[in-house]
Amino acid sequence: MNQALPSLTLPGATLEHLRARCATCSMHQLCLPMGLDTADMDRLDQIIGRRRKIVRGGTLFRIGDPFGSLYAIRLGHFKTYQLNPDGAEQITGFQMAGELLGMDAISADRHHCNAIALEDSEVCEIPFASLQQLLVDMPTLLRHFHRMMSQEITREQGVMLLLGNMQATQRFAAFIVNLSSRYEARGYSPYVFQLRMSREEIGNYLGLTIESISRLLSKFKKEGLLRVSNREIELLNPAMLKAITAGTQSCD
Amino acid sequence: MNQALPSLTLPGATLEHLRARCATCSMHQLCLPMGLDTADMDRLDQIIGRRRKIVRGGTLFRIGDPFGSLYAIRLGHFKTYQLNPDGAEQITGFQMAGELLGMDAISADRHHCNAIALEDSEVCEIPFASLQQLLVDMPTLLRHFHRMMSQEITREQGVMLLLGNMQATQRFAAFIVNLSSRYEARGYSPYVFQLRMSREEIGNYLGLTIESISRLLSKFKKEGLLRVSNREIELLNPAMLKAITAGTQSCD
DNA sequence: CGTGAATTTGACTGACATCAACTCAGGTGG
DNA sequence: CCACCTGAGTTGATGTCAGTCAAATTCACG
Repeated sequence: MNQALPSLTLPGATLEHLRARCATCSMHQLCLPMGLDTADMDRLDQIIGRRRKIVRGGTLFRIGDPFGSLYAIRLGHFKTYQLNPDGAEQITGFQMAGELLGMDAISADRHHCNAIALEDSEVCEIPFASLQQLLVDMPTLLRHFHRMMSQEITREQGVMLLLGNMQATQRFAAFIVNLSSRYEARGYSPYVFQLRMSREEIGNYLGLTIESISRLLSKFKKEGLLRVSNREIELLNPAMLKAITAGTQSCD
Repeated sequence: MNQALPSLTLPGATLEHLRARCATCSMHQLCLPMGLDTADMDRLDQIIGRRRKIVRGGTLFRIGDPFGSLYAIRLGHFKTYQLNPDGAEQITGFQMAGELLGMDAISADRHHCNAIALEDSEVCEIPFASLQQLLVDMPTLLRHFHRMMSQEITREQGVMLLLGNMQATQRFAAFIVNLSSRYEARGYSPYVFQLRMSREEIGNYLGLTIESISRLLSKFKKEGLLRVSNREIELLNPAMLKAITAGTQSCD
């Protein structure tokens, strides 16, 4: 039930699958529709455009940029954010290797959010025109693409639930648990990982202030739920964190 | 700039287009991809499944229901909501005639939210398997379908901005302005309309309590921004409401 | 090291929630 | 026709969670 912030990880996509094509640009979810044969995979690889490196703090795309491509993250982390008319940011998501960026731009041929690299990162450009061509020929890929867009809708609904319904403690626990499960799905430790984003970015995303995030980290540390060392955190009591996320445990 | 809660209205879709096919089941956006010829339109009409009437308070689909069809609203209004593990609802959207329901279910072949009619309503069932078939043959429709899914992603990002960043007054103004523009796009008065949802549902959607909504209505009434009579409201100063939505006006 | 940025911690404040009492609209039955 | 009932909505008093402000501390990096 901790679907609050589902990742884009595919049901059924195993690490073996991921790693099998890891050497090529296919190390992203778009290339992992189950049931694609090797020939299809190769066709898919062929339309992948150039790779692009983005330095920490660099921009992948900006609000208003004309939409030409989707981007599959090969390496690194990104944040996407909206701008209030008054200029305030609202971070709408943190994306990691294997996830797809830019799907919100299809509707109006312009990007609707800014995408910034949280660390030195690398993406594959997937020209949308070529992709559409391919979708027509490959029903399996088409279905898969629809699943990915749908999953993004579901993810955002989870964030709405979080922002509309949860208390600060619950939001923060949900955030940690979500990151944990996404790292686990990628073959990294679900218990020890680096926060790639600042306290401020976490707070912005969760609708809280930087001070609140700091206090929550201290609180979880004091209660033995987390070990915190700068941006590295360790989940000492994942079960309790999940219970807090689910709202079944009030955490004092 | 009041894109806070964009509707699914198509850029370029005119009322003439809407009304031209209004007699058939095509009175929904899926059938309005610009550039479809009549033969294509007819093919599209043919795959539309049965119409379904849903009484006020009735259920269109529930979390966990197997996914078979998308639903185009012909008549009436719906709400969709998520459930917290602890049982609390979070309304994720209000949908009106011409909008499409169920896109979040594509990812996992199960619905991820509940959809309830706010009044006696009518939908067209669009079997997803048939639609997929058609998408392969009709690239224009395919592109259009992608735009619609993308627009839903964008809409939800707008709600995240609202829930994460805005004050109560600004949220509520954004809500009113959004409804207004959606009614306008449908050919109804953007100034006078009925709220189809209760104060409680508005509050739930905006992350506020029923009392706060009541107070905001009173406040806007006192300031001459709205006329309120039960569930009917009139926008007396749309410009100011938009300014409040944009955060450029603090509204005292 | 030294400097500025990021983070932490504490004291205070405020916006919205909660609790409670009241009003009103609409429906029902005598 | 009206008295009553019920649920939705309004209004006021009070409480609280998280925001704001300010100062101390730690970290990152030249």
